[in-house]
Amino acid sequence: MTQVRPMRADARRNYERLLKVAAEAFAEHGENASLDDIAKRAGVGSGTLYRHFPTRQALLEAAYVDRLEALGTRADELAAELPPGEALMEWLNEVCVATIQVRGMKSLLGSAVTDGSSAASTACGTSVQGAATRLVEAAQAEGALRADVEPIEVLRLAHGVATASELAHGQGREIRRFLSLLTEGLRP
Amino acid sequence: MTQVRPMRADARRNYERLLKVAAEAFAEHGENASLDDIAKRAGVGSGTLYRHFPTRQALLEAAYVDRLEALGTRADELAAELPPGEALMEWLNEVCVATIQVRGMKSLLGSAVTDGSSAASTACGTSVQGAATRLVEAAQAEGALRADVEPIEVLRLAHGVATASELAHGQGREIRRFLSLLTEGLRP
DNA sequence: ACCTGAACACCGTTCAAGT
DNA sequence: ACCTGAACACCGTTCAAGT
Repeated sequence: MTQVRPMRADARRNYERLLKVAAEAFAEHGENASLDDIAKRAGVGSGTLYRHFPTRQALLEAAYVDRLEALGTRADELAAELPPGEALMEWLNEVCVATIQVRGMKSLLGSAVTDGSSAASTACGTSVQGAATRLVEAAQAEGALRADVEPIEVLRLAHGVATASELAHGQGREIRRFLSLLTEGLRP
Repeated sequence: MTQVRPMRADARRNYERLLKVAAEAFAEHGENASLDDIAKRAGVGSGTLYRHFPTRQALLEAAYVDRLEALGTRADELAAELPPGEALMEWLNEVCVATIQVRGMKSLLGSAVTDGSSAASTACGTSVQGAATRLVEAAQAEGALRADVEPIEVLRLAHGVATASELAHGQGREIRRFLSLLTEGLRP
């Protein structure tokens, strides 16, 4: 639908080189890596980058689609292996780890759960949201999770936990602890 | 100590104009407001801005010191009015509201609770951290809060709650709900 | 149909010249 | 002692010219 006719050979080559270089650049310099630099390193004119990826967000999404989809399939693996409550918590842990350790991922996951954001309705966004919904509803059905929270709220809170953990500069060492505080609560 | 001799009259005038304009600009355009524009609007050369505030963070801090200190004194007011557990939660709510509603405040409060950050050890940072410590320890002494969390962790989690709430675009309408989820936990 | 890269606009930062 | 603003470097974005 989006791609009726195949790309011209040189266009496809450029597209793929850009994705590869972009993933490296985002990993190295974070979400604000220089676009001009990415184009140069990929050996293409800056106009070509804009032709393929009109916005920074579009490039970021394209560079990390497979990682986000991996999170989606990972959810189903965990659901098959563990009881619903544990599967959810383990998955949220992996989401948080990815948020912190994969540079550039934070803004992408953030906008995937942002109300009204463009990324929330892309393939990326729906994949993650769908996974969360399956895990949350299963946990609720088992009585392992309170019934009055919505899947997207759980994702947003997990994003908050990742943010909180980031402030401690511990490479994610606090994530499990913070997630369990969220699960068990701060009350004695 | 930092300011042995008083500023020259014109320097002081510029300093104050810059602060006033910067607070407006940050409120209007967020933490990334153009510095050049701030200097222009204050009617000073860009060099003057850099003389007074060597980094964006320094300007941000200076523009919001009083707001941060207000949060500190607010903590003591609440401690005098409410039982320890409630005082803490009410204060965290106000901190989260400020984080979301006062543009530019998020990055400042964030760096105030970031391990190893410069802002963590400024007057701003210590004021907020001190307030949190007083409230958290009082709540723990009363048994209203679990004993195995540190004040700075509570601040970081509150920052996470504010972030999560921001993703819902509700102007902070979810803050109380998210804070209570943190307090009571996600378990049924 | 797609690519290139010069051109433009904008921003941060420095520093020589000025008072 | 402090200020000014031109100058430089860097980045994002567009678009006319090229294949």
